[in-house]
Amino acid sequence: MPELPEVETIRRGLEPEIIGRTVTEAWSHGSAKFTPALDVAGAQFERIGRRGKYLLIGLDDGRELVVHLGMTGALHRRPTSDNLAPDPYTRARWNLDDNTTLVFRDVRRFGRLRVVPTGDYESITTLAQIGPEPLEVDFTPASLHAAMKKSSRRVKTQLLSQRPVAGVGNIYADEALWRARIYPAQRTLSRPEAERLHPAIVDVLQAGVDNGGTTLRDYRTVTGDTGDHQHHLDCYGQAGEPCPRCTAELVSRVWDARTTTFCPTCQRRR
DNA sequence: GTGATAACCTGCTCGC
DNA sequence: TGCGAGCAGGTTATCA
Repeated sequence: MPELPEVETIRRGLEPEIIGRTVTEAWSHGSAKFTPALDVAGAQFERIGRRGKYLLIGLDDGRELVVHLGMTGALHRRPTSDNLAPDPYTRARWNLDDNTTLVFRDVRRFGRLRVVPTGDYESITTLAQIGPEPLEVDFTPASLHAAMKKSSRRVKTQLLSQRPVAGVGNIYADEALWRARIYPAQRTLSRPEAERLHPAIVDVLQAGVDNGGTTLRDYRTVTGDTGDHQHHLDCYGQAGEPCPRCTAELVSRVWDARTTTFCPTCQRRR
């Protein structure tokens, strides 16, 4: 599922492909989650940024196309003239003025599109309340510690909420908590734990970006390639395997409706 | 305001 | 072989 590294990889791949291009025609699936695609017709793509897992495509008319890839969303470009068999999982298409088409494909339809005035995210709650970017200087152990103190929910659940830090999903949350040796279900985070968790989050996300993201099933880059980070996971999805650090068996539990893999020896409940 | 949970959605896996 | 149940999970809505 696309988390920060996957979305950043897509952003980097898309940037040289679509900037400066004008949308000559737009089509969308009938669901309200995708019909905002139609509002982009006639606009020009000026820039493409990212906040957490959200792609922010700036338009030349003072608006932004906000794209969330959900679990199975992907963006790719192909020649408009391609006579390919209809793809039932295409949710939006934008024909561009260079005779290419930008395609938003999303099998499970967990993705969504919005068009908003630039920088006005009030109508997108998660984006409006999103925490600092983990790879920028305003994300610090102190900011992480302070954000975690605002809630008594489980540490991992808080990470997934996007409020303490942007862009962390199930894969990188499990990896970061494993690296920091923190029990995922504990409801408080001490300052020393924040000092460990902060670099763990930064490191796993940076490694994910460096490896082009994690492909478990659906994720593809703009060019259709798979990521490589799935070969570098220590913990996520490894239940039953030995912990790479202590060789104890990694276990899987469901908390707050999310499967979590952790090491019961390295990540002890305190 | 906060926390917990259901719903959305579809492909895949597993058991019968 | 075919069928049905359960699972995966990011975000939003709803309820307590």
